[in-house]
Amino acid sequence: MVVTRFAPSPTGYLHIGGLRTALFSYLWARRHNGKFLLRIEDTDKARNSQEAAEAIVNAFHWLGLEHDGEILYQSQRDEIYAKYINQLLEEGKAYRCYMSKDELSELRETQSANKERTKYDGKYRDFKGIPPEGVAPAIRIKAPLNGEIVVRDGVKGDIVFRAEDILDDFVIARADGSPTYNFVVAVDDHLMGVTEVIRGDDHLSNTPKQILIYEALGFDMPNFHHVPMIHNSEGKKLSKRDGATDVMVYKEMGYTPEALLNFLVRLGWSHGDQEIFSMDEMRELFDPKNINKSASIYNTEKLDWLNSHYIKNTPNSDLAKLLEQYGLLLASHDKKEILLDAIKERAKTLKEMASLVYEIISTPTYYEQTAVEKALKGNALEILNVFGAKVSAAKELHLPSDYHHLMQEVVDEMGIGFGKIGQPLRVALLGKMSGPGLDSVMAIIGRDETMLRIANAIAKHS
RNA sequence: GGCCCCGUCGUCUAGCGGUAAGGAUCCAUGGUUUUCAUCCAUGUUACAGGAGUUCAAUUCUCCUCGGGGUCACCA
Repeated sequence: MVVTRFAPSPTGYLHIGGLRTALFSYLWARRHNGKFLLRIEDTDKARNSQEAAEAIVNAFHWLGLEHDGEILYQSQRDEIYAKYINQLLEEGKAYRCYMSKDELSELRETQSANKERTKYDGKYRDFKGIPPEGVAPAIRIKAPLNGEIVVRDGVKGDIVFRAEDILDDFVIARADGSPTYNFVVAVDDHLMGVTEVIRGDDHLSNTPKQILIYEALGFDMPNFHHVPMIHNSEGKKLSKRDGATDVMVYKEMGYTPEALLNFLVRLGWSHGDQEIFSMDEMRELFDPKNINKSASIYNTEKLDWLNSHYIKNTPNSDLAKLLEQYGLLLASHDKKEILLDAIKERAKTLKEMASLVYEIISTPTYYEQTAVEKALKGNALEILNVFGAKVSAAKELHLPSDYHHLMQEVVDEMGIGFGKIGQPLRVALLGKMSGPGLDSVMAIIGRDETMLRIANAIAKHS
């Protein structure tokens, strides 16, 4: 059974980088019919974990990523951690350290003054004497003084660390008894049955420490996959200050879950030349062995392309639903199909789509100056007048083709090009020079509104 | 600074000793369209540098340079 997990520390919202590792973990679990677990790393009690968890679950829900089982909160597992800490203490694999904070920082200062690596000096490692009074002890693990620790990483390969380069007897429980990060991660990953740890490669240097915990506690080692960072345009680790890193703002901006997930899955991962992946394809094809080794720069150009691709290929009934978040209730609109067909190929986002809808259904209140100058000159108003009369006189006017025929008639009868009627008509209907096909616009707004807009334009520009 | 990771078009990437170094996006141009967008076609742009190994290196090794990450009683 493949078990993966996503273990965010509660920062309030789901971050774009976090989402990608979550997606990778989710996909790998789903591909194997395994489990994708969620754990909130809220051992820092000052933060409100409940809200953070909700924000994350909301985002997952929007994206259609469902986690398995109950959410696990580290803040509620103190007794469990205490048990394992005691075990290590009893087995002599950990010990109480009575070094005060002042003494510790003093030690570090002299070490860095001597250009040495700052590390705990092991003063209480084999301490047998009487502990100093007034110092609550922290618990440290007995780390190996030499030898190698190798991280077998599914993305980066085997990475060898030398104990004397990176290790010291690091703290696994603070003076107040609370366990530290590297300790609880190892304990929880084991207890949750996690078999594949997929996380950012900023955790690579934590991994030897966690391996130590695994070994001390006699746990089986999971497989590690450290995925490279996502960088901002400055080449630095993507952070909250980089803007638009909250996954949910992509919903507001009008991106679809399919597009966002497709975009993210291709950031640092690939499957040959394939660019478009349905959710099913992702679940079928994702494999961490194809994750890149190098960091990628966050750049949303491709997201826009993907989003417009998905919009074009989304059924109108679904689009109508998606547009509800912008206050558009199109489900029962009788010209819904014509309307959505007219704009779905023109918008990069749902938000843009919504404003295109408003542009069409609203009677223009002003006309762009340059458009008026370009289009409403010569006999343009006369042409509009002729066309208006035809609209008024026509028997049946429903489909875009009905309106198109009327335009064709005017063109034929007056011996003019299509542009001669198209341009002024467009300005009359929309107040500007660009937009969807005019026949569609008129079919959507109907005969009366069409005549009204033509009359308005003529009145205003005579 | 120590340790670790990384280095192919601007960006996302394919490549896994022999390729005219491919795709996508972006950008530009042309076509389609009454307009804009879409769509189609075409085009510009990349193996960080230097030594090896080899008949042959973008692919393997080493060095340099560059970028990033991490070094807590934070997570």
